[in-house]
Amino acid sequence: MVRVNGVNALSLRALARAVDMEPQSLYTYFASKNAVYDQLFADGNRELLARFERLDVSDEPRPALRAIAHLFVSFAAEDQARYELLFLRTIPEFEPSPESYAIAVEVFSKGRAILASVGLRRDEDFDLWTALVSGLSSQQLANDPGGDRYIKLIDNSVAMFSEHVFGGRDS
Amino acid sequence: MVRVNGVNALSLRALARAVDMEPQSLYTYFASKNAVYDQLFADGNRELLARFERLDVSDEPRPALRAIAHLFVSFAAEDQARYELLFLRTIPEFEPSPESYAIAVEVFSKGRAILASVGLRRDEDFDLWTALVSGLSSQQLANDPGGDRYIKLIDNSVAMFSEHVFGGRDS
DNA sequence: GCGATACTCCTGACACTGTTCGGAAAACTG
DNA sequence: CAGTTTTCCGAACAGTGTCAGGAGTATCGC
Repeated sequence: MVRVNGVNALSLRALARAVDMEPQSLYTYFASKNAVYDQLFADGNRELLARFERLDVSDEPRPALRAIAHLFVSFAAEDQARYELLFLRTIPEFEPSPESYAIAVEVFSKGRAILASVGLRRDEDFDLWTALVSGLSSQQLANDPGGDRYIKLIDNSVAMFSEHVFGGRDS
Repeated sequence: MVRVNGVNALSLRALARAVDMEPQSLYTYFASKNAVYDQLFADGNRELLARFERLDVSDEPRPALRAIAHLFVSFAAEDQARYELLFLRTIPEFEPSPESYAIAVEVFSKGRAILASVGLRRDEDFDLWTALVSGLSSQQLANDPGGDRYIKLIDNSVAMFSEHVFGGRDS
């Protein structure tokens, strides 16, 4: 339902109708509507974490960065609702529970560790990297959903970033 | 009210109370709640446009890009609610009216024109630029609101971007 | 197999939201 | 002063998330 109608359009009454229940009965399984979001938030982060772990990172920095960037932007582009839930504050009243947030932190750490393994260790470089990749993702979703206008820029972006932090122009 | 409590927390009843009115009376001035958002959306874009026009752009590409980036990120950082309203879809049910959207397009064109004036004319370069600057803005707001963790990266980012599109390392 | 316990679900209701209708004042205009 | 327009409100509607209390049902210990 969230994927089809958007994160914010989720209604507990509609959800209950879909599973042939009265709205109040959902409270047996979820403490609140935010708990539903929290579940989706946790699931999304687990999925992203799994993909990061499945990724076998090249020793070469540039191919590695390309792979990571593609992984992330694809993850964002394939499910707008999920991306909004995980990374934008589309539901302002929602804040993840400590348990779910812990998974998000794990994702963050994993990404950070991968980048460190290819030689990217400075805080500012990492921040610049996340800004760049998240910028590409959100612009892709905002200005060309379903298309590839910004996805096509990924390799170019990685080249730019690599030139800057590693120097040289090869690969 | 929006600035204090967030875009989404705006309630017409609370707004009415604040101006000593009954909620229904607001409908004399605004056709709907979205019309209120639309007003804020238009105002924000007008403000941003004004700042762009006030900016006297250097002939040198790099200082010009630095100025633009600082302008935009500052604009974002100084009012989170406004930024969300203009650039993120925090209010999913809100869509700007054609008149207000026209102002947003004007802002976009102005930015595009400025970049063209310093030699940046390729579509992909412009898209990469917007991705980079919007990425810095949203990361700043999301991860360090009120701080300057990503603002400090602007000059560095512009250097990286300039190296890439213009080549060379000076300035 | 039976009694106690835990779980599942629903009825009813509360407080809140944005919004529409119809009418009453108030302000402005000729 | 008469007529028209603007401003405002009372009542009400459909929708939301959520809580309290009570049935019915499954599960567990003996």
